[in-house]
Amino acid sequence: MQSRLTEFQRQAVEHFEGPLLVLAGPGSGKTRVITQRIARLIERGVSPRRMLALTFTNKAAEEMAHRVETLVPGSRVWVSTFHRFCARLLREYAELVGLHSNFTIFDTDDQRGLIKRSLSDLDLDSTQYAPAKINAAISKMKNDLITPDIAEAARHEQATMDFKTVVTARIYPEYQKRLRESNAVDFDDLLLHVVTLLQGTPELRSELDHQYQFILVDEYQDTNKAQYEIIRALAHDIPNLCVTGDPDPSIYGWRGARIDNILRFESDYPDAQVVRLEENFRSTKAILRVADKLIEHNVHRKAKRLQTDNESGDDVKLHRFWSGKDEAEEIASQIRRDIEAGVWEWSDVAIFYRVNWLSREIELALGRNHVPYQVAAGLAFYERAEVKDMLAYLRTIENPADRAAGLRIINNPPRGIGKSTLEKLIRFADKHELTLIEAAEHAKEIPELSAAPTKALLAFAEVMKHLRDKATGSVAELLRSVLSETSYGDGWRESDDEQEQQRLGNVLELVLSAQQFDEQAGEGRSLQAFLETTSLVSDLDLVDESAGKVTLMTLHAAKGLEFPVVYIVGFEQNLIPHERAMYEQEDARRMQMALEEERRLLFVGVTRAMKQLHLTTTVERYSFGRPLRTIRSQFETEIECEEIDHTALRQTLGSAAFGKPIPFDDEHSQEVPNNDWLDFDFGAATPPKGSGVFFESADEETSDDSNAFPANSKKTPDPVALKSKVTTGAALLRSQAEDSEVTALFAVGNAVRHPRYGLGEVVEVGRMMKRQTVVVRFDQDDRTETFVADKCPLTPVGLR
DNA sequence: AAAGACTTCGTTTTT
DNA sequence: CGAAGTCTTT
Repeated sequence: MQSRLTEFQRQAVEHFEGPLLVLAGPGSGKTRVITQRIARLIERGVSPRRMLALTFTNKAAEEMAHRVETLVPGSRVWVSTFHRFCARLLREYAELVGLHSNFTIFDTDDQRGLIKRSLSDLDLDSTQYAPAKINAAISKMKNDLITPDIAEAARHEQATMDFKTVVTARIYPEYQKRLRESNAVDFDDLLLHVVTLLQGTPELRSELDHQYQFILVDEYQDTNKAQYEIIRALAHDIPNLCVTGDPDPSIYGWRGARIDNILRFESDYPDAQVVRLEENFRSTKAILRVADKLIEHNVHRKAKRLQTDNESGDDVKLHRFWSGKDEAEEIASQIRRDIEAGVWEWSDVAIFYRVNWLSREIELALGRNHVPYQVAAGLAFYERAEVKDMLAYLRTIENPADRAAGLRIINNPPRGIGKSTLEKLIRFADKHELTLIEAAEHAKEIPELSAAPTKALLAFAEVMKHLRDKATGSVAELLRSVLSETSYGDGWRESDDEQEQQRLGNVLELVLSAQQFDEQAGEGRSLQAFLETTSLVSDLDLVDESAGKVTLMTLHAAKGLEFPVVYIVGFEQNLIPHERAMYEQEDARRMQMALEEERRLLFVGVTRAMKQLHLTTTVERYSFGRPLRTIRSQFETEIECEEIDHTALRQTLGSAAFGKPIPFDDEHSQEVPNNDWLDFDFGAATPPKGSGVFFESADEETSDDSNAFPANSKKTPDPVALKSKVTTGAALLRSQAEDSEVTALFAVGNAVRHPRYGLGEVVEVGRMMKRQTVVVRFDQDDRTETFVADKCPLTPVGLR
């Protein structure tokens, strides 16, 4: 760590009033500058109460608060995440946006449940309207400040009723109505409601603007439209606004982040001072060289150099293994060897991946090798079913209108309230505008309800009444009451089922965390505050860098952190860059943007490394339980330079590739479309929903295989059906390539992948009725099939 | 109504 | 392959 401030760092620290943009490259000492700046402001006599620092994660907020506290003990500057800040504001002014201050913050599960119920009440098919997709669409609208009113108004302008219109005009308003009925908000609402509040109440906006005279926003490139508006509103009259960020690690475009916000800061605030921090104090020259090579491929980018006076360091290592298992095992044993040799501490090492499921194999291998590790993601603590159940009880107590919570607990643990009883209850509750519990209290008045269910409902109402009476002081006490009064988890203690023991452990851990919460006590430490805290924790918050463990996390979660040794696994096409990041985009331009975001994501991973960086990849990888041949990441070519060590790659491969052909030997490698690949339809690699249809055969029922596609069927897929349903990679390629090039993709001996049959090899290329045909023999079941070259769902499996 | 067998479905990233 | 959802039995 540098000891003195550089000239540029000093400028940022010393800047006083007015707008300031700090463009901080990776490892440029940004946090240090921010915290010192805050300390300097206090020194100049600015009251900490007049300052507000906004971050994206609790972890960043805590880190910043801690460092300021170290510089200026007792200063107590308010550092908060956007969401937490908005939640606090909303509690205070809830009524202005039609809420009550005890509103609940819904999580993704609650949202999905709400959407499902909206769908069934609107008589819409949830297979056609996938709740997850709808959720994403609604979230996107909210991030872009499209309120349900605006969305609904747009309904009349649309004649067609396609997916988008239905979601916008019907589901979104219905969903929002139900949220309100539950006195609840979703994550996006926290921001959206605050924007409404600030824009709809000028006096309040002005008051807050004057209250927060110095505002600081970290990671400004990640702000979405809502956040942008909030900042504008709070820094309007008194624009003492300091934002820090860097366009290069902007990786949240998919959740509405607008990289433009930082790019246009200077035009938003014409008298803004701009400070660039470009010197990197973190990484070796070799690592930065790779980062630089990579990011310079982004077209939409202000050119910027990465420079450091640090040592050159080891080459960046590129390893290729046969399988994901080899990859995990080799990494685990390599880490173990390094630590035993005394080179590093466990906590020096981090492993990053693009998708959470990749952690599984790694975790298993680390376990086998006795490597202590912690995972920042996956099933986070507050996501566990038993923890959510407990919290649902608390939520129901705090906000009885919260129907998602009520539905979760009404028959959990089982107390004789089944599906039909529940339906009657809901109908009754809706009719009389009651909460579920109020309705249960009046069970005797519900028509068509027999004795047993009535009794069950009354008993439930009684339990909740008791619990409500206990909701006065300690949250931990209340949780214990929930456990004892509901008999939740009874029997787990005696069980020798490992899973049940674990559940018990989780419940006890929740009680413990509630106890700690109680002990921090003081004002405002209410049940409401506890619930808010649990709703707004992130996976990352539970990571402890001093735990003496190897840390596993997604590339997204890695932002803002640094580790001496970094492994990035699954460095393969369709993983990094991720296929779904791009082929779900609507047009080529969006795809290009998405690709650039994937590049920035890898850039984030690379620039986390201080001393050593390992990129690992495999020849085959399991997906949905089936092995698929991988394709080299297009980024692999992009980072090609002297600082990359390929020898590791060849060695690890040789021993692992037992009994199998080595497929990336240069003679056999083939071109995979590189930049033009944007027009490539990735639907070929991942068949669209319902595409299994083409492969259905008349004698399907004779199959003894449970798969949708009979493994033993000798039928050739019907080319007509194929044509109608799938636009394949090959077909699209063909549309812009010469016929001969298509054929080249399917030359005899080439490896191809079929969405159903898996990997195969082209054994024959021929012609049939003016059409180019390919005969492929698949590894699986020794199957041989004939396809029309430009109409088949075959993807060439190349390695370059 | 509850527990178990069977089937289908899916897998980006997160506050 | 594993989770979640549906159907079947008690």
